[in-house]
Amino acid sequence: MEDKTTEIKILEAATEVFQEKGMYGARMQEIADKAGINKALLHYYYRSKEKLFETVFRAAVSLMAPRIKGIISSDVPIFDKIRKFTDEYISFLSNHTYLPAFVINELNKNPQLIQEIFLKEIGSSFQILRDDVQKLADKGEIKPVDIEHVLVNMISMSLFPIIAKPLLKTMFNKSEKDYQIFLETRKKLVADMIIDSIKV
Amino acid sequence: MEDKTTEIKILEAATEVFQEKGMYGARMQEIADKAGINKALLHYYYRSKEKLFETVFRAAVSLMAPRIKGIISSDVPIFDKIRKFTDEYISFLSNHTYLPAFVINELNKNPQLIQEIFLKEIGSSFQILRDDVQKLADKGEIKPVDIEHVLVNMISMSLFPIIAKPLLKTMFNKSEKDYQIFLETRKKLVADMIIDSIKV
DNA sequence: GTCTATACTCGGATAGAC
DNA sequence: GTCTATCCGAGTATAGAC
Repeated sequence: MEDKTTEIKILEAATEVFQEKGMYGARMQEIADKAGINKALLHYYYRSKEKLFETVFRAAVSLMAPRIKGIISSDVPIFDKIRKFTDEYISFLSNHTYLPAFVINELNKNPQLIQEIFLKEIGSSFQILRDDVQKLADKGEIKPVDIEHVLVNMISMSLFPIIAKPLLKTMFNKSEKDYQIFLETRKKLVADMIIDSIKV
Repeated sequence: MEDKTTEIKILEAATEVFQEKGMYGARMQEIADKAGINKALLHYYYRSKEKLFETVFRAAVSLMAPRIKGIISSDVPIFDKIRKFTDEYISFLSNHTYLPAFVINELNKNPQLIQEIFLKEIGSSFQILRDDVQKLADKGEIKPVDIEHVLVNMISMSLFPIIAKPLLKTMFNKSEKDYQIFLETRKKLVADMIIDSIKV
């Protein structure tokens, strides 16, 4: 971390600590230590713990948001979008396993902030999706489904096995490699279930 | 709460507050107020906040385990078991909303303890279910499905909307009452999806 | 067993020198 | 910009009277 500005060093250290400990578990002292500076500097650059957290969190969400937007607004058939979504979403989460638990924890402790960030980043995508599905249903190309349930189903089945990985690994007696295969299998399985539930 | 012993009053108050605020958001003062006693008494009976929480937590898990066991080992057709499961599971979680988030949080911090509690409480149920499904598949009454995926699907779709409630409420622009209806609707919807995915 | 009063600890925030 | 030293509130925990 030697060449970077203090501001960047702090941000990187904070990202690590917040990801590991969450907003409330994280200690300003630990962040300062990891960045190789002292507590006072944290406040000099970011004013408060809350502001620092917000900066870190926005950056993390911004990683996923454009990919979701890209898939939803892409010009391909709805079934392809669904396959693409489960595929990319599960892949992304597999490589950022800390994120879901992180979001869920913070959601309970600081709902306002998390909601605001999410709505800003992906709220519009949801509206686009809702309209698309409505049009397809009107044309009779899919069932007249409730998009809210469909979306919740798709996200649920993709996300939960990532969050509950430690528990499920033990319960199903799987090795790390086996669990990766299990997740890989789910990409198609989840997409198939969703598609089955909306196709005419 | 007048007639109960102080110990019970504390436990009930703590359950309410923990459900609402979670382990970290909960304040001992609030629990004391709700129980109609003072903070010192909390420590007299439960030594520390952590011990109090653990007591509440174990009680909650123990509440659900026998019901799951009961459903799985009951002598009714598999489709009825599935309907009964989604129904009771979603109802239970709606009344213990803090539980999933806590479990997930602890899974990251203290995987051993949580896994041990879960395996002890519901591990055997899973084996029973696995055997049942195998037999039915052999008899050709259901598809030869992978029980692990089916189980994960069922739990995912029931549990996620509880965890993500604050976010989904905002995103879907629903009132508390509307969200309850949304969850109520899911009981049948999830069961239908699971049944569709395994019926011949 | 139950209370009041208070001690103690942790951790975020700030003042002020350099 | 960076540091040391310090403040101060929040919240858990305990002492001791009744």
